[in-house]
Amino acid sequence: MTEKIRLFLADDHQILIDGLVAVLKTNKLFEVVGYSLSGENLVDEVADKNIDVLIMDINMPGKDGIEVLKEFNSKGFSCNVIVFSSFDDIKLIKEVLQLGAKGYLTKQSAGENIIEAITTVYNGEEYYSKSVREKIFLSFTGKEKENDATNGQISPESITDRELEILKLISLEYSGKEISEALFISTNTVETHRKNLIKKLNVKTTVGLVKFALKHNLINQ
Amino acid sequence: MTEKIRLFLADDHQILIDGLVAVLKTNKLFEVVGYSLSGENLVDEVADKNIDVLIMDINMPGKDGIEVLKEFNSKGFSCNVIVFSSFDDIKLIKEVLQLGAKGYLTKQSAGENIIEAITTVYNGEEYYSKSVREKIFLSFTGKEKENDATNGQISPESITDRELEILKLISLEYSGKEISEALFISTNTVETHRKNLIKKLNVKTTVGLVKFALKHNLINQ
DNA sequence: TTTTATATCACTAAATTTAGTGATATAAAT
DNA sequence: ATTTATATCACTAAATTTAGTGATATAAAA
Repeated sequence: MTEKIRLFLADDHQILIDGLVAVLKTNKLFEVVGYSLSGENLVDEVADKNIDVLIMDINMPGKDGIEVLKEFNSKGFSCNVIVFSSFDDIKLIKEVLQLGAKGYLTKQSAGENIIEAITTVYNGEEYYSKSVREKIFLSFTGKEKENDATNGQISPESITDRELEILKLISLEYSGKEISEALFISTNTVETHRKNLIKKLNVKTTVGLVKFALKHNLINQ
Repeated sequence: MTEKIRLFLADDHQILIDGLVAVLKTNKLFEVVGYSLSGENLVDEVADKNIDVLIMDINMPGKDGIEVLKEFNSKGFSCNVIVFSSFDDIKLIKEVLQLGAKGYLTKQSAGENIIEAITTVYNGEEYYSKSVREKIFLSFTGKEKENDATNGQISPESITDRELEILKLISLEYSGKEISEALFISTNTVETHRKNLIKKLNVKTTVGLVKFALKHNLINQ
């Protein structure tokens, strides 16, 4: 009898975990060894339990998926990670793959895909869901639209650190001048960042920026 | 043999649907008649298929859960709806319950909860997951954290209908001129309302207005 | 090595928002 | 009958945002 593929799940929604477990139970090849509702202690737990494949969400409270991937790298520990996200913008895809993820599935994917993804990744290959493959191909051929995301969602990860900093201050009702004073830069620079954010996030005005910041919990309240 | 409880699911994440189906399959009482990845045509489909319980996400592209509930009401068609959301703020809970939802589950809930929720709601009672019950209780006893860490403590009720109308349009990225055209009033009037709102809500700029609107679920993100 | 991404700043011009004051009309409340 | 709340509009002036273009420096990636 062959060994089962040892799986670990990480997602902040318990119901999704329960659903995944139910789906994966239908396949005798798999054994779900455990799961986590956040990224905290995830790396150590995966290392301890001799996990073959980790299926992990990006957007988690506390420590997010990106940080977990970085921790794997810094600790010199490698694991077959399948990233599992609601977002599918090309920058996020690129980032997680560069950080060593072996697969990328959107939550829009069907349950069979995850089974295929696990077996593929377990056998040393990489796996991307259809929309992700298309994104990668379009990016390769240089045909991709700026900041496209088929589901209309852009992840906060596609924002640079400086932009994020400015976005937060904007959302705290700072004016351009106040931001420039707080960050010791010119108001011209602040407004350039604002313009770039408006373009990048595909909104019309500052109002749209604030809604984005709130939606993604970039600020409190 | 008793009839099975006829279920319909609505969520924009296919994997969550697949997971729910797998979870629900373990119970002989249920039959998942169908599912939808958006709110479009949901009301008609549910009406056609003689559904007992609809399990529905709020955040869906196209037509969201709030709109679906409103459509149920306007078409005079009632259905046992269990709302199924990542969010659990009291305003949203209140809104969906006032719109006639019979249950409210957060996605942080476990799979067993949904089974309990379905049977409860099917038997004519209401069902709320633990964190939701706590929120409702705290709100009832007046012990809930007041909507704003600031000292303003302004409730949406202190806003007039007209101001609310304008606040919503502002939050949808309408400019003053666009609002004036939408409501057939002068831009002067729009700006007066904006000024009064800024004073009344004790914020500094339009950004503060938008945050207030989002916090109190005056608009759908 | 060349390209790309990021962060910085300048300049212009138009549009919009903020912040006042003040006025009118209507309906509801005291 | 008088006050209060609401909704409407006008006018002015300053501040801010939006929308372009264009430029420089640096670091990272291809």
